[in-house]
Amino acid sequence: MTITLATWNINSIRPRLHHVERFDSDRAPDILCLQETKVMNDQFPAAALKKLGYEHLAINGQKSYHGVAILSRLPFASVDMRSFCSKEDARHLEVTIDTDHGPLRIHNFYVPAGGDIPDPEENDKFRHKLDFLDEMKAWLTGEETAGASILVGDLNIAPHENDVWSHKQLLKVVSHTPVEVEALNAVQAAGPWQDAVRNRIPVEHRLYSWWSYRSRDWSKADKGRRLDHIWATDAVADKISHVEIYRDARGWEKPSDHAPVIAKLDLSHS
DNA sequence: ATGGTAGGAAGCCTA
Repeated sequence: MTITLATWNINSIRPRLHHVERFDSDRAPDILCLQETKVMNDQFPAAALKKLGYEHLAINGQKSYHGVAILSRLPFASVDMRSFCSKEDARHLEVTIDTDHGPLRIHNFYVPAGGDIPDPEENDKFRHKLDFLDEMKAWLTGEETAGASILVGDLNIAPHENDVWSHKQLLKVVSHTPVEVEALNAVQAAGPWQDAVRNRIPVEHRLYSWWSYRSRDWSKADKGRRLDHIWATDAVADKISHVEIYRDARGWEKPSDHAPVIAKLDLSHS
């Protein structure tokens, strides 16, 4: 049993449905976790996605902002979601899937971007981002992460020097400041979670999943950041046989500013 | 050093 899992900040599902279709025809993930769907549940394009083979849909949407969804060819044993920071923001979904190795839990997160000023005293959005990470850390540990779990999403932080085009130039730019990186590393350590992507593509290699729209030639300039992540608990980390950042999608017409990140899980009996 | 682009909702906000 092999499961291909992908995460993608789609930046609005409705104008980019055909991109989901194109990605599906090329990589055919069994499970696709989306962020920033920007649509209420009753307007989510469920029928079109079911036609693609994603018979099982978990959605947590809201008007205009945020919104997450999990599209799956495999049935869900459970679906749940959680609010953070006493806000109603749609930033989390979790499902469990029954596999040959027992239940697999999948968390899909959209962590707050944090605004422009990297100071929690001056900027409420940055404060919110740090508080959100603290809540993740407190929750996603102990019994909660004792089994086989995957955590994916747009975490809006590029933790390593080689997760950004210039470590030095981004040290004071939200997404790569030391205080955020520490907070994210603390979430990871509390799990215990492993960075499944960096397990396979070591930090010696530069790796990005997001390129700003505000660039004349995003590919040539290549000023990217790795904001999108796939983590795994110890119980499944060694089952991940392959990872890929599907950069092609960033070059499509009217693209999302994020590229999909893909992981293959080999869950066959040994 | 600044401003550059995109989506959604409604004439600005967030990324």
